[in-house]
Amino acid sequence: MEQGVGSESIPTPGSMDKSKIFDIRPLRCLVPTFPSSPGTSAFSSPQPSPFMCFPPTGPFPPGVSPFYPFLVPTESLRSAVPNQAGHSGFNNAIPSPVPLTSFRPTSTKKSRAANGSTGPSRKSSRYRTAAIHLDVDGYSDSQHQTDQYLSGFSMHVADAEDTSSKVRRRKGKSEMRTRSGREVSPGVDIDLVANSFLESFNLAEFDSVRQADGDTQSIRYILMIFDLLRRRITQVEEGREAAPGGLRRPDLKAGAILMNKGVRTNTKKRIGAVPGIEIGDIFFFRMEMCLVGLHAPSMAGIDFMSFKLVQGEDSLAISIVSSGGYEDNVDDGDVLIYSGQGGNIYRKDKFVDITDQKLERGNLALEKSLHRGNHVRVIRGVKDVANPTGKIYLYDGLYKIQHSWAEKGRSGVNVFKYKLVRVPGQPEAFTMWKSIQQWKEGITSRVGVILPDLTSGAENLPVSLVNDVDDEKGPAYFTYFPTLKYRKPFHSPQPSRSCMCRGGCQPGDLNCSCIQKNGGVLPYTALGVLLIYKALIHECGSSCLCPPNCRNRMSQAGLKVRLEVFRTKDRGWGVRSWDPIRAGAFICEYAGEVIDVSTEEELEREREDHYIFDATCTNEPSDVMAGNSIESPKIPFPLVVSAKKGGNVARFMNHSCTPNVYWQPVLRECNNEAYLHIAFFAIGHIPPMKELTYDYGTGQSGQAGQRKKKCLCGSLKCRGHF
DNA sequence: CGATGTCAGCGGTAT
DNA sequence: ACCGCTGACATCGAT
Repeated sequence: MEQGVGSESIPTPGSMDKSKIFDIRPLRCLVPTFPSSPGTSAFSSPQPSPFMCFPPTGPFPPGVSPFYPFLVPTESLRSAVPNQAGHSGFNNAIPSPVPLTSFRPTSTKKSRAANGSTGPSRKSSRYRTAAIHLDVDGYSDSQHQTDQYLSGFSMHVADAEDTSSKVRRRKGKSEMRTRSGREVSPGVDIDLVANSFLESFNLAEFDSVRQADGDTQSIRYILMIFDLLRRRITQVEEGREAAPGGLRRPDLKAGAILMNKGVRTNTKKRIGAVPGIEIGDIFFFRMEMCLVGLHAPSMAGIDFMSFKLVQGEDSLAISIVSSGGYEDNVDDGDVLIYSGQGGNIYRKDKFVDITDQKLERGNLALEKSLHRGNHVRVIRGVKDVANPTGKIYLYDGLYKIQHSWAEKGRSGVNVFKYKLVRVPGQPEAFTMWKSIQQWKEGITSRVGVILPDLTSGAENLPVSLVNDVDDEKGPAYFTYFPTLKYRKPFHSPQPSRSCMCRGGCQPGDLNCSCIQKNGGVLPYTALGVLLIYKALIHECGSSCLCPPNCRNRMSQAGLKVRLEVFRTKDRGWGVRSWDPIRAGAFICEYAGEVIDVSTEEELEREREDHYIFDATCTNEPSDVMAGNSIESPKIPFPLVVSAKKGGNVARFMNHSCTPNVYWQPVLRECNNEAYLHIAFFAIGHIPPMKELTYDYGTGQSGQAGQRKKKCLCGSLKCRGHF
């Protein structure tokens, strides 16, 4: 949409005769009447209408039943903005509602006919429960081997609502043909791959929470499974030769599978905060927001719910996704001008033309919400610097709709506009994102910067030292160097084979010796995201012929995100990122000097320092990854690193019992020399300015109970010490 | 390189 | 059946 119209110039109500621009149809698109709210409505009709909308506080004329459509469970109100009751206007005692489509737990999908919806249809048969035996051996040997490796032990998915039947039926239509109409080799069935993949997770635990409210833990878990599955599908598609390009939307595929398995939460639509989701949380796919119940439509920008009233029906807006496509001229990050939906004409699913938007669906719901004054969740789409083709969705909390109007867009068609203003008192999110952009562009400077770059240029990106908490001027002196220092490498008994991939190691190339070492799989995606959690990653070494930017040299390529070392309130210095970090993304390695500790006493003495990394500590994957840990952690060499005299950012990373970062041993070999490194990867998506933490582990068994440090991570699952 | 176009997809709403 | 502020990739035209 063109911007020339000037979104800021909000016309005074009534300045335009809007009755002319609406497609007034008798039943569905009634023009609402707002009898007692002069000046607030841009949409009023002189005629009385059978469909009335009233201010939240009433009064309600005789014969009209007000409604209270969202029976929000009390626990979900806790996490809402302070004073929520004061903001929402639903204080009247109101009879129970008849929700039309709002409450649809998974289990009632198949009995929708009883819910006032249509009778049994083709769609309902789609959801018919089908007990299908999962044929784990139904695929080729090499695939099987890979899956054995990746999924390890077996845990059958309890849910009988399997996707296979559905997908098989659809196959003739979409899956067997590519866009160009070519036949696709049916060699690898994504659904079988997905099934065997999911079997390695304890999905049974979702039976208990699937229809209930979400919480931080289940949402972390769902998002992690989604991303692992998505990456897994990408990987399988990349390796297959017959279909160049392969499956075009692994995100949709992964999302659909999890939706059908019930690996989702917050399935009830609700106004206001969503349990388990915090303001500032980031998402990389629309599907992720569907799965956790933040925003249900997979594409549409407006989520709303409809209700049956005594006469007629009503709707309210719940959440919107502002993709920045209509980037408005509003400088204030707490204000959003949002364009209505519709006005696109399709023929055979193809966009052909635009026309006037109509006051229906989401537009009508937004209009209703303007008058109801209910909270609307806002998700801001922002550009992903790391992936130019991708987008990041930032949950920016609750807004209220302040004004609405219509304006002439391109080709003179009418477009609805809504002005939303952020509810005050919520933590910063989008405004913080904007500030960070300004710091990076040098427009404004970060408050409290002690050193703009504590690496003195040793890294390819600066790492700031910041303190906006107290007077501490910086950590004790140390030398910054970006990688691990070996006095002498470990000795491998057999000489290691180097790879010959001059153009860089490519997925599916089974001749590549480095891929062979990784079990036939390239451990990273094209975007440098770790595919799967494994005990040991084999990266290319110095004698490999591939270039430094080879995909299999992820941990050697230096920092990818803009980090800062900052003063925490009570835990000394910590690390956080200005950039959003994707799940599985490489963050940095643990630099320092590899030290020789021949005796336990020596190790104990070294341990007195805060800057010891002991890779022989149990590297138990955090509970969110449980089920996906295949082998017990296996370090090929006992590696102890001291970062006391020197090291990199990683030496400032604090411990947490619910970490967002985990470490991963990475081996780089060269003939008979082996270099073991410690690489840090993101467990889930990490929003900007969230502290990066990893689990320091429990130490060796012999030392349990000794000299433990008190843990201040504040997590609900805190062990109390580490 | 950015902007625009193409197209298969999905969950959801409505018929 | 219809709809949409997807998302990955192709293509085009301006630097």
